[in-house]
Amino acid sequence: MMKKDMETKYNPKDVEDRLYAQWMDKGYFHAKVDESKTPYTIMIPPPNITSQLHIGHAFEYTLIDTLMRFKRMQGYNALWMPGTDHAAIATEVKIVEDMAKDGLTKAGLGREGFMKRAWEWYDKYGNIIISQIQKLGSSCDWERTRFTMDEGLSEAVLEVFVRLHEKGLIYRGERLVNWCTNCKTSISDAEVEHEDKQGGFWHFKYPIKDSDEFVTFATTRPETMLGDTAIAVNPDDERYKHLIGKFAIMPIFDREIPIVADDYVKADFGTGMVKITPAHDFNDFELGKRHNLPIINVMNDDGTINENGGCYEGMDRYDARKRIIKEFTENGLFIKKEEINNSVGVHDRCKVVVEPLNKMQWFVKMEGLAEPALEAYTKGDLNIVPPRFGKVYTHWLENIKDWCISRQLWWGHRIPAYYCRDCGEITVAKSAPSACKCGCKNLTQDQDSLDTWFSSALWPFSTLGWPNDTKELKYFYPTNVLCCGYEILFFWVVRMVFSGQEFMGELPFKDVLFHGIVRDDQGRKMSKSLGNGIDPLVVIDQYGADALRFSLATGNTPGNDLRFYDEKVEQSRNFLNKVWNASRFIMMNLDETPLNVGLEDLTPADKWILSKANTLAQEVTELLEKYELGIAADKVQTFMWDEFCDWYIEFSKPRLYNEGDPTRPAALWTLKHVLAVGLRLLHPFSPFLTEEIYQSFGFGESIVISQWPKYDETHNFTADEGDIEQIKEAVRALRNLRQQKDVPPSRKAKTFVVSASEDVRRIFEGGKAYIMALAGASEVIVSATKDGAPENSVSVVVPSAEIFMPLTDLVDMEKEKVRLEKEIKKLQGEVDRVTAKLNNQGFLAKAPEAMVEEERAKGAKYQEMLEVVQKQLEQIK
RNA sequence: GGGAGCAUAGCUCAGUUGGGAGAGCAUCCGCCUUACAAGCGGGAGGUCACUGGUUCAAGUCCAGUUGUUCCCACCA
Repeated sequence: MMKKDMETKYNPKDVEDRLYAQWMDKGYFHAKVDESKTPYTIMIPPPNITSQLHIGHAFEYTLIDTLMRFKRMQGYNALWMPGTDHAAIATEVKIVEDMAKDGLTKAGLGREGFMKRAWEWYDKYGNIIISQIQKLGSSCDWERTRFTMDEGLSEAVLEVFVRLHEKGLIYRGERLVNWCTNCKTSISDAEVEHEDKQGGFWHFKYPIKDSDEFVTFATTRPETMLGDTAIAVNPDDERYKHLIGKFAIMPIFDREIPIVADDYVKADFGTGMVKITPAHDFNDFELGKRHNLPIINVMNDDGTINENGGCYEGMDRYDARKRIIKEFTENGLFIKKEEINNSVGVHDRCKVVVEPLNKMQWFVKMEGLAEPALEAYTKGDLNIVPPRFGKVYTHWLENIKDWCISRQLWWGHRIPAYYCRDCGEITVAKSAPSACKCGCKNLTQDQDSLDTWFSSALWPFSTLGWPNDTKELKYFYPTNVLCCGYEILFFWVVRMVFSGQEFMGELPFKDVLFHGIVRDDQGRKMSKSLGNGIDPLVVIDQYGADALRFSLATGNTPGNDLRFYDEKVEQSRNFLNKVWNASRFIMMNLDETPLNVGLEDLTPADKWILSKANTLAQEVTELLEKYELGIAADKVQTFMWDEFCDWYIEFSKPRLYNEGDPTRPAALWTLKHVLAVGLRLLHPFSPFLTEEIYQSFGFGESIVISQWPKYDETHNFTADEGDIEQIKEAVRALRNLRQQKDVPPSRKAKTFVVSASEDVRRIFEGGKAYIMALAGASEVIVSATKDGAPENSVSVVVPSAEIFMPLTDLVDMEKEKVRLEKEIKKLQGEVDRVTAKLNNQGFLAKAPEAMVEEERAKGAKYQEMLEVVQKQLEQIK
């Protein structure tokens, strides 16, 4: 706890774990169903159980936690649902690697043995990331932690599969799918990444049967020639019309393949002739269907050539490629090789080139599911922040293809389809049927499991108990906002939307808040291969969780990438330390006596900061509602540091140091009050420090459950703020003068404020003590005329006043001339700008009246100041 | 091929509905002023990528150009 003799540096290590344990102990993060309160719900994007916390997680959880804490303080029943994802492929790969260390393989262990091992992995690593999320201060309801392969969530998966199947929205079919020869599983379109690669473009020719002519074509994948079953040309291509219907001869096997006409072929591209391999190319597959071409699959699951490849059988696809080129070269059928930049599909997990293979797989039919999801956005029910991602969302849905959901993996939800060995009937059911329709009991379950996103698509309602009709589901669904990285828009957001619509009849969330990627200090993506990753735990160890969080929340705008560098965290740490010290200062000046202070006891300075804090509360609230976390955090920082610490605390010192000052209690009250407001506004961003201070002051049991500051009209003194601003301006001008004259603050000087305005004199009468304390005045005399001012003094001009300080014995008149000339130039610039505006008839006619008035007032002010400074310059001359 | 983002001080970035260009870091000068040197005070530094348009008024809105990053896409 903070004490009066406490260190001048805030030490997060003394605080964070203790407070987090306390919060957990008190159950502040646990949200119970309570009809008297409005729920506010966010589902965590469940991290993979293979993951260590990385800086991207820290960023995401900072954003979410800020929203959660803000809403909790506003009085909502705030639920942040936490959990983890089984991450099918990613985890299975890790487990297989781990098994290999013990000399074990999947085949050796068998399915059951493997699953046992996988669950051991989960037990061992599944909770690591959770404890890391806690280190960040995340206010998740840990009593509700879920895992995508929990019993309940698995039931949801089965339920969804069965229902979609019944509706005909899940079907099994032989299709060309993206096949990863490394992971030996099919993957969805969304998991294919396109990489531009420099590669060969080989030109070949096949002889034409009963002719001296040849067909010539080019390919980037010569090995697929083994599966060629046609040559295609454009039907309108005059060059080749005579060939349509004839046969070419694929020389390796002397296979006769037809020359067909199809619009797919562009006459003006390449030779205008295309080799057709239905088994290994998506376009060729479609073309093949149109022309009833045979499908000859020449590749094994591991990317080697199969028995259909003749003498190439057993060779890796790339070795076969080389050998085929060699063979064609020898036969004189190879024409040339070009180098081209080609876009190739790779598996996003392992980056190995994906092969289209013809496979029996399960698919979700997207037609019918996509439309409502699209409509939700176009009708405005789904709000995407920032809006530009709405275009990405609609474009994806408008061009969506069926979703391949079966994976040749064991770690995941096994497909609930049962095959009859007798009649071949497929039964889809939540649990194994006792018998097939045909009466036999010889059933086997599908060997495949589901895409990991199939289960995470259900996350917003499966975590709340669906398909059971729980009170949690009723109360917390739909959630309020989904906050995740834009890179999983297709994988996750879209699929949650249509799943929620289909099974809950309601969108899973109203708002989607996308964030960007955290990059390194040079703007590069963080990656293992570059070794430029940042471990948030190391940063926390060095600077504290609050500093990390604050630095991630500031200087960023929704959806934009964020650059991470130590100096920024350091700056945040420094700011938080500033708050710590300001609190220490206030604490030091407090004593046991209760502060019996009313608004009527406040001085102009008190009202000024109180009013500023009041406005700030409103601004920060509005910004957080708009998900403008960066600006909100910045406003809090500017207020706490620049206004509260640098000005108000300094204003308060003369009053605090004078025990007899009747306004001393008012200053103390204001300090405490404004600190309490500032702390609460800062709390969502930096929970630990704010809680530590809050409790030390005895502001309440915990800041976590304190009330969010609200705008209070009785604290609105914006009309009077100008008085203090005038004092500030005078102080700044005098400090500037001293600096230029090289007069140290320790050298006090009698100061004269001259103003013809009674109002202004009143302001300065009230601000005497501040000018003495902050601008090195030994005494401040306010008068209507210059009469009392000493002869040899220099002066600064502020609006409606001239301030004299006798520093002349040190003043170099030449330098003074330069200073005044510079000042005149500056003021003249202002006057010119305003004059130009006011001479513009269009401006006078069309600008709002208030704007014109404002400009007139400014013009008069600057004109007056300009004249005074000009007079000063003349006197020197 | 289609779409999007970005381009503002030396660096990293803000700039909310159009109305006198901001912050942090770095830099220069002066301060250990009893909350804080992780600090205080004072400076310097910008044709807001370019061109045109709308407007009384453009960093902000519109069109185009250049550079750059990313996403999507079946060009053999």
